[in-house]
Amino acid sequence: MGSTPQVRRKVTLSDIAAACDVSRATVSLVLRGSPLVNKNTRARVEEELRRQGYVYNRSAANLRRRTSSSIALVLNDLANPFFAEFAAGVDEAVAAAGFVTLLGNTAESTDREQAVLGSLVEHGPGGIILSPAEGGDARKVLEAVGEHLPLLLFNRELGGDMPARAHWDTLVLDNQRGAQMAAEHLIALGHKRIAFFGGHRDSSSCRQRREGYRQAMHAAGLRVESHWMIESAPTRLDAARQAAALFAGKSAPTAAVCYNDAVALGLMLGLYQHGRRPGHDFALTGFDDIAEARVSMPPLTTLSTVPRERGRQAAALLLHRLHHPDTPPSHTVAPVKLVVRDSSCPPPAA
Amino acid sequence: MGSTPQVRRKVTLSDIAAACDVSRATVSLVLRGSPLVNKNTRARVEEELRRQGYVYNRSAANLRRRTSSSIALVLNDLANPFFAEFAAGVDEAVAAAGFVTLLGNTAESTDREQAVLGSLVEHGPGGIILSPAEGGDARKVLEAVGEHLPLLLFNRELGGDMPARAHWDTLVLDNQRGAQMAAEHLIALGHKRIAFFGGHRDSSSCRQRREGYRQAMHAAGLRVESHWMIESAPTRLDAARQAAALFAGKSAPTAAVCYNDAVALGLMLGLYQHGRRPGHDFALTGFDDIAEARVSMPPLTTLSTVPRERGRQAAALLLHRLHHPDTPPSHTVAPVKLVVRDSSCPPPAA
DNA sequence: TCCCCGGTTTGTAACGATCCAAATGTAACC
DNA sequence: GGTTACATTTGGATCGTTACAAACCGGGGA
Repeated sequence: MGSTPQVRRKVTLSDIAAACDVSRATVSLVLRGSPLVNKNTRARVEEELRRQGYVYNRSAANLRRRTSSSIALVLNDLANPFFAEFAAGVDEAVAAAGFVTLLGNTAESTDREQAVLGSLVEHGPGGIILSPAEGGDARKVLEAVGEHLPLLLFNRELGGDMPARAHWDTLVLDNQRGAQMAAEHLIALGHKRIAFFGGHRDSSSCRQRREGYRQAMHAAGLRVESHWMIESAPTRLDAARQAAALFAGKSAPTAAVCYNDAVALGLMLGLYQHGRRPGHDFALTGFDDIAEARVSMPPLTTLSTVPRERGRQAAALLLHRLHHPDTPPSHTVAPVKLVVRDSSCPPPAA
Repeated sequence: MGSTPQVRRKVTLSDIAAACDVSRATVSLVLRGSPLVNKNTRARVEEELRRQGYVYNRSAANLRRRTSSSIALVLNDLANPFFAEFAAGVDEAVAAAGFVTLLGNTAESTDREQAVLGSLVEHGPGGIILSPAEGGDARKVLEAVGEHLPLLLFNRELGGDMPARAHWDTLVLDNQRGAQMAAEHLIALGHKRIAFFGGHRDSSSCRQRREGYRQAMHAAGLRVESHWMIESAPTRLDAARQAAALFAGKSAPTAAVCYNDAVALGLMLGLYQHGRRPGHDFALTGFDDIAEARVSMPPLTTLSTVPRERGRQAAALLLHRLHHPDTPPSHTVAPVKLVVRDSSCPPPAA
């Protein structure tokens, strides 16, 4: 009745086999639910498994079967709510497929990215989902990952010059179209002088969003003043600091398309600090629709990317690749949706 | 010069040994940087390792050495910024120790917790860091984890009746002291009628925070009206919904100690919706110091828990346990720090 | 009686690494 | 020259599991 102490050594399949007086092969068949084993034997073995508190050693099985039961998830900034949601989505889908997630956070450092990839690959994941650190080099990533391990790139392109045949899949947001929609929305409200605020000049997502903004402005026959393009780190703090720059020159803008939500929230704070009231005398939009966008003051008009769903999608794409290693690389662009809230108001004088 | 194609099969230590005309054992020694091998042999082998693009198979090594190179991290809500930061801290320390992180998100479901633990344990982690789902049962957790796998419980106690000898370590925040500090701060500002707002009645952290609040009130000789204790889900949305309840009866409070930051931010929103201005005619405090607390309107007075540092600490505690399996369980209470910002103002009539 | 058959079971050799005791080669010593 | 000491190298056996081909077994048909 009492549980067997089993002080140190782990219980293995051999222990069970010995106790039931059957071969290891039979126990293995039971574990995998094979229809070959006799009903009685199965019952006897299963009872013994419970009794001894056996736990399956999947690494050993993977070694023998030359399979994998994990996928690696490498993120440039796990602490960012956008990626945290994304990770939750990945894990959800990965777990549902019977895999486990190996996590690695690079904190936006390409050195750590190299190290993390190297370390994770040694654990034999079936594939890798990577949101690259800024300024990474395609060649180095490929070197760490190898030519044959399925790789899904999320969110960013890889920098550096491309190797001859890039074998990876990609999943990116429709940055350009999204920023374009935001700008069109502000234009429709009557704004004429619209800034593009925040983000790093050379990040690929920022470039794409700027481009979308430009297209919308151009299509509406509106001019873009160079001092309406304001760079900042993609953080609230730096964004708040840069707010003043908007009103430095003459012909100050009445609205801004912000690089992302963090920047937009920072800008809001900066506006308040300069005595302006976002959503009343200045309109702005974000990008990402993080949880706080809904409850900021005022609630933020933004582009919803549904990061959790993107995580599920990324996992699905990678799992698909695991089963079809030889189909040509796929490149998915996930649509984004404009969510209108109170931060985008008409221009004051309109 | 060109890289060897190596179309399918992975390169193993045997391949290298064959190519260098040495034994597998020697290659193994090289890989582990043993001082036994001759300088020339080492160079020859290392060159070949590079040439063939060898990657170490850590699972195989772990099998043979009966070691582990991973730790499992199981969280009740990865999408919550608090836990995302925590996870980043864990991963940082875990990676620095040469381990990888196996991630599992339970989304606050005890069923998924069981499944996730079961699945992760099969991959042979060296230990587990678990932030339990609400309403979990100690017995079931122990059943999934086993009696001998190092386990560190973070943030919450386990429900259900305790097994005879609980072998796990714990790391919790000083919830009681924190809430007490918040209440004392409000009292010092001159508030007499202070509510405790939000959180689930029966969650252990909420109980502890309520207790801290009570102690402070009692120590100051202040009464606690029962309708000042308002329950809510620990989310912004539900908190905003419950805001009205504060002013339902007579003797409405002039301040509130909130269960956590999410609840506090929700309450702020609710206050605005009822025409009140938090930080001017109503004071409130949060708990956690999430990133947005600093930039809310007004910036939130709260208790800083430094979740990333807690993550590092959790990893350190678990790694310590790995090296000292037989020392008695440790129970760590992490201090919290009051961060005063603008949301805590004096009472209006004072 | 013998043979064949489906339903079960099993022995043995892997998977890719490490451990360990023993073997090798070389230089140094008496 | 023979012995010892030291530096290197190596052949298995092994970790816990699975694949595979072969063996077993009881019964039905010839």
